[in-house]
Amino acid sequence: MKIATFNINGINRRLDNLLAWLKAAEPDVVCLQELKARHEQFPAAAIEAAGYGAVWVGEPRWNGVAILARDAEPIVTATSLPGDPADRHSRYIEAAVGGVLIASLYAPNGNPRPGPKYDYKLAWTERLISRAAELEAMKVPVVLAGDFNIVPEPRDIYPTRSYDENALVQPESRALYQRLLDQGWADALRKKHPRETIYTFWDYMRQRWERDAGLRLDHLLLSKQVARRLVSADVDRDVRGMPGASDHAPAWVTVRSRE
DNA sequence: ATGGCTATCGCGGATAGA
Repeated sequence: MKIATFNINGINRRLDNLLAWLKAAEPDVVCLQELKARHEQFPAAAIEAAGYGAVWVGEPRWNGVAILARDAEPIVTATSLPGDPADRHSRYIEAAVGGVLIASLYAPNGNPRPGPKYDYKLAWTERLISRAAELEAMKVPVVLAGDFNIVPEPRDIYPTRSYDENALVQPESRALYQRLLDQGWADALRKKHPRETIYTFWDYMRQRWERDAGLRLDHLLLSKQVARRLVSADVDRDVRGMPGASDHAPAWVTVRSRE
């Protein structure tokens, strides 16, 4: 079973890129972020024609997340992150596919910092930690996949000082990510590549892709019940170099079928 | 400190992203 996450940065603007990658990579489950489309603007027909069932939550201009399943219909278990009914952002969806509970999440960026956006980032990620604790306690296979908007360690960003004040790299942000790992979740990309440099995002500006000036922001966290079935994990970097690409590349894991 | 790119919405320029 291959499970992927991809911050698509506008699903309609980038539908051709997405369909080409689906055909080439053949993932069984895809978590998408930054749809940038209202619910009714989601290209459901094209996704279905590609062989995928889909569930999603949209929003007029920003955010928006989805879960796709090859030859299957995801069974929705949540369409928002619990903990704040006043939070209207479409940043979280959760569904069961093939015996695995999948969460597709798009954490707030948090810039500029300090300020209300940074406060929202920290509060949202605290809510994610609470939801993750509930899911972990179920002792079932779970994958938390998406754009966490946190660079876990200094080696997960290219050598630069320009991000020193950025919300993505702050000790507070990193401590939140560490608390998720401390619950028992496995960072699949890091687990499979303990010493490599891994990036999933390259800014459009200043030739950051051409210079490989990237950041690791997109993560797949596996509950113990999935981690012990982990076979491989990687980033489809080539996708970032395609014409009209998203500024993120897809990341994915493969796991053995249930023992 | 700013600008640098790209997106939506909608037709100019504001706002967000990271």
